[in-house]
Amino acid sequence: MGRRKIKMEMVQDMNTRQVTFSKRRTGLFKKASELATLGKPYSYGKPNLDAVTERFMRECDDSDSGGEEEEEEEEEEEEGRRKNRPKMKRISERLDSLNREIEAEKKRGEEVQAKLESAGDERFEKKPMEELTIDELREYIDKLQTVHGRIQCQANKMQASSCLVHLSGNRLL
Amino acid sequence: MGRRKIKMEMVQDMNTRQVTFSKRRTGLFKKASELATLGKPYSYGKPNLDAVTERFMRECDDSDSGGEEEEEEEEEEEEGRRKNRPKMKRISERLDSLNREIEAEKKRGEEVQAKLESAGDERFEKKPMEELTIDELREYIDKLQTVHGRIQCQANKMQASSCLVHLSGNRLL
DNA sequence: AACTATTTATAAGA
DNA sequence: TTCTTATAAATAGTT
Repeated sequence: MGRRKIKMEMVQDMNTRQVTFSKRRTGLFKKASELATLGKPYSYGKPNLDAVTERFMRECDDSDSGGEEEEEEEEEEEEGRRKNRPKMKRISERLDSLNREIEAEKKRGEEVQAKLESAGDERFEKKPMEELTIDELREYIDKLQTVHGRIQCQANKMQASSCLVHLSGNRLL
Repeated sequence: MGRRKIKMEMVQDMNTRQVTFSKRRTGLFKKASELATLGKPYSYGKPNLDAVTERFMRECDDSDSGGEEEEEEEEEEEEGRRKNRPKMKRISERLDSLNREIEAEKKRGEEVQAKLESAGDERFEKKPMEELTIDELREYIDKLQTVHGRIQCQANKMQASSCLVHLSGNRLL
């Protein structure tokens, strides 16, 4: 899909590879989220995220006690959620801190995942492919597929959770 | 990308949704495998998937014992992986059975995930949003973000695992 | 499951 | 890196 058709094989030039990978990954993620949006395979129950976001926006400030800055510009705009716009600054700060926490959680999650994925596979990790028996091979494939199933499922859920971006990403402000 | 542009929102009609989801999933998998092929961003350690696939293709048949069909057409093609092409049929069957296993695993995984995601949140599930205290609200948000972190991480790994499609999808044959 | 009119993604180029 | 543009590829509606 471009100026020229390209052979589907490992791109040799390091620079080109980086660029190609980056562009295509972007497209892949976009399509993944579209797929999830159109198909919305799972829906979350009661305290739905919109409601959470709503209350968070509404009450974030009066639980932060200190009132240091009160500059309010642009008092127009009848639209918008009533009169909570001015509190954006404090909300923004809170979101930033949440973002940092999420980053930390991500790191921790990666380690956990790494273990999950190779769980019980040390045997395979240490032996060269050629020395595995057929049964070991089948077992290994089964393990991989179990992981694959979990990941696949997670991938679907991922989209559902993407609405959390409303709370955690700066894309909101 | 079609006769008309479609709004990115949940498709209501069940049938249309199924078809759309199916078509787009196919495309997504294709792009995922292309991305993996072109960029080969991660390589799994020792028993790498290519090797696993290779051996699977090579030995799938002689461990299946029964030899009922031996029709072989097109004996040309010097290219291709030696003489294992004729065994495609049996391999295809094996992959189909693996696919069924994967479907079962997916179902199980979904249940496990559901629990993981709402872990300890029954309190929230049962109360309407309006009755939650601010502290409960924060706690709930924190829990959601923990899950979000894990899922985000999974999403990243997902792409790496896309090479598993070689083994689990009929797109191989 | 196939077929196309269109929309989308993207390889090159700037 | 980001944008632009010509072209390849995906796909919505149709059969």
